[in-house]
Amino acid sequence: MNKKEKIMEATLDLIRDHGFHGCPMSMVAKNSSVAAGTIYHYFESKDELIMELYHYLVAKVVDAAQSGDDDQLPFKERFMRFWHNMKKLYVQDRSIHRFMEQFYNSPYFTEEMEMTDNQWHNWMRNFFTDGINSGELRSGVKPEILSIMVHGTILSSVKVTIYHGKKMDMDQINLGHIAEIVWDGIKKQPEAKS
Amino acid sequence: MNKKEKIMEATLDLIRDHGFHGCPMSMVAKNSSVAAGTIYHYFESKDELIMELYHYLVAKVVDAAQSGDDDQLPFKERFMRFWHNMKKLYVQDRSIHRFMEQFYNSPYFTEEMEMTDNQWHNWMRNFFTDGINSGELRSGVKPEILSIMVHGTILSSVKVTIYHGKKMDMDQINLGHIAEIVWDGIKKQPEAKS
DNA sequence: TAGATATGATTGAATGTTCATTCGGTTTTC
DNA sequence: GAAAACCGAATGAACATTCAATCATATCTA
Repeated sequence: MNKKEKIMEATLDLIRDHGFHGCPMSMVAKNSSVAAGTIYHYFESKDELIMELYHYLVAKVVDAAQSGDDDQLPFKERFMRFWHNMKKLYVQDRSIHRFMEQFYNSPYFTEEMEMTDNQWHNWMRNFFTDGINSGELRSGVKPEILSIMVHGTILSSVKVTIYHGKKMDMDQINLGHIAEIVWDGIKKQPEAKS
Repeated sequence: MNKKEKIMEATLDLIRDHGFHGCPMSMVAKNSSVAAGTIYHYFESKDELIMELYHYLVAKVVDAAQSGDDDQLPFKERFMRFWHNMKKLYVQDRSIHRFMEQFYNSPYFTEEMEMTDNQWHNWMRNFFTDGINSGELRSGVKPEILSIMVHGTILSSVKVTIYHGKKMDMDQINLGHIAEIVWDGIKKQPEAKS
């Protein structure tokens, strides 16, 4: 791993454990085994470090989402794979989840960023557009809405896994259920409306 | 409004606009029209201020959630009221949403807090337990899971409203849809499994 | 090939700023 | 006239950032 990545990974770990505060440059330096000054060789400022880290992680997330995807598959299968990929990513590497949630709710993330070439939202929009076009998803709901909702639910289910996982001896069946619940919500609905 | 609340509200506003960082005590003092020293008359430290603010907001949220609830109503109606209440709260007062998301993903929020007498989760658990017992919700899924999932989706839908609300000329119908999608996911499912 | 020179990488102590917190004194309340 | 509330300048710690000096590596020169 090159030094730039080392620095970003150290920052990520620090943010996971101590929050967006709690990561002074001195500690980033120590945890990535470089001198404080070196960080400024790679990043203009702490803010820029955070921003680059964000873009670095978005790329990682998009990569994970795509893994094993194939647009020839039935959409339900694609959906379940996507779900599983995301959940695995977030559960295995808490830090990404932690960083993103803090980032999105901080002033680093501006309304403008949400709009302009956001790889991640583009990818999700395309994915759900496929599902709508294939006739397997509800029509009449914009893909943007589906994607934000589904992603939000994945994040929630990650929280369930993490916080309650051990104590409630929650079995795999129960957790697998969540994807089913969401699928039942977004799939093409049968005629009779309750 | 008493001074203690004034201080908490000023902190809340500052965190909404400038994040968990960006709210120095000097500015809290200015925005609440109080001297810096006075803050320490009401709160032991900045950390304690944040913690008290959290509990203050949890109480507000529980309060909003309950508004107009009545356990004699059909559960779908109760669910829709709950949904609407939450969404209204979060959309009208962005700061609560912003604060909570930052708080939950910061070191202030410990795993332990999640467990011990959390008014909010208690309330939600009871609410969804009612739904399961009434036979109107899926059985076989723990209320804890339902509640975290539903709440996560509400938060997502708030994000949709806020970020895309204006640009996409998203009509009420579309937004109302989200609650329907979620309801279709959690309600008792018809026999045929797709 | 040995050395000379340049370019880039790295260091960590020093700097100046920002900020939480304190405290001696003042005002308000009862 | 005591107790509580309040003030805001002063204090000291923590921190981001800088910079003069050192080291590493590549490129050139005779």
